[in-house]
Amino acid sequence: MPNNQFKRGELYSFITGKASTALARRLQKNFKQNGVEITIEQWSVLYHLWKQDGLSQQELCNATFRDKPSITRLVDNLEKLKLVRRVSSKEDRRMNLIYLTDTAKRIQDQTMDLANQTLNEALVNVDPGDIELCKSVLQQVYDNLK
Amino acid sequence: MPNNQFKRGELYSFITGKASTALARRLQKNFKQNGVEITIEQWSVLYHLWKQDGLSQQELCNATFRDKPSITRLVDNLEKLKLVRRVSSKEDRRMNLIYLTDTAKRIQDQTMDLANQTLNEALVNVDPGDIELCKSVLQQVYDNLK
DNA sequence: TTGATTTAGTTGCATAACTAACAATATGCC
DNA sequence: GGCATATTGTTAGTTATGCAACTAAATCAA
Repeated sequence: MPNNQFKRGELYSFITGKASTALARRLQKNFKQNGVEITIEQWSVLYHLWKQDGLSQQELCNATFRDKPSITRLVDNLEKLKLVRRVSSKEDRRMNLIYLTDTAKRIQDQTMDLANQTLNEALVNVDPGDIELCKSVLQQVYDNLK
Repeated sequence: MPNNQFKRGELYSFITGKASTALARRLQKNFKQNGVEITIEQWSVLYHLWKQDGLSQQELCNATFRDKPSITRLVDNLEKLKLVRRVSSKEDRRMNLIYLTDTAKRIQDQTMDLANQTLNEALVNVDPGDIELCKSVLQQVYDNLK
């Protein structure tokens, strides 16, 4: 019998990640109420481009833990919204480099503030040390499976 | 400045829940490799019906933290797969009571074993006490937002 | 009993995820 | 150079989620 044998009833909440779903939903709502008309998935892509502009789609896959078709379509939609543009790389013509538009640059601060506020709402009454420990457990779970 | 002010860089992994995504993906893969042809979302509905058969769709909404359209469609697909059937309630004709078929009952043990194995893989080298603490943090996050 | 309100479930529309198959380009070996 | 292989990105098909609008049935109040 393995050390961490789980009781059956405990499986579900771990697997579904209802906390992260609730957090995502709340952030989406806060975006909407403040007139930010993007999805949190789109925001999560922009997030990495704000840190470093001109990433390839493959690099966005790695950064966001998504597969290639997912990134293709997120970039499609971001391009429709005129928040990014694809620039074919000169060194390797298979690659698209993704660049932020000025519009996207303008919403960075506002959306990051909203995200921080949302996270603060989520973490009311939670001990900072416990949060760190929780994060390290989730990281370990991720490492065990990847 | 709130007590739990997060550094920006820490937002992302918390919000996206990459650990639960990875766990869901691994469970789906384990199902497939063992010839279980259902999605983990469908499994998560069956999970509650195995505990108690004949729940209404609204009760399934509450149990799985999904909205009504999501449950409508999951039950649609489970019905197509002949794993459940809708039975209109005699006391309240608005309600559908969802009952397992024999086929669904037959895959309970196998899928629960696969789920337990998957979770054990995920939790290698994680201290059981830390898991409990992690779960309570996630629960608190959920409660703060709901 | 009638009429307003609530509750259970469905449908339509948009976005997003995974799988599999595919096209185009780059790389590496002979 | 030329061919096999790997890499980058796209497309198609299925499933799932969220929101808004809707129908039908039940409840409650006048």
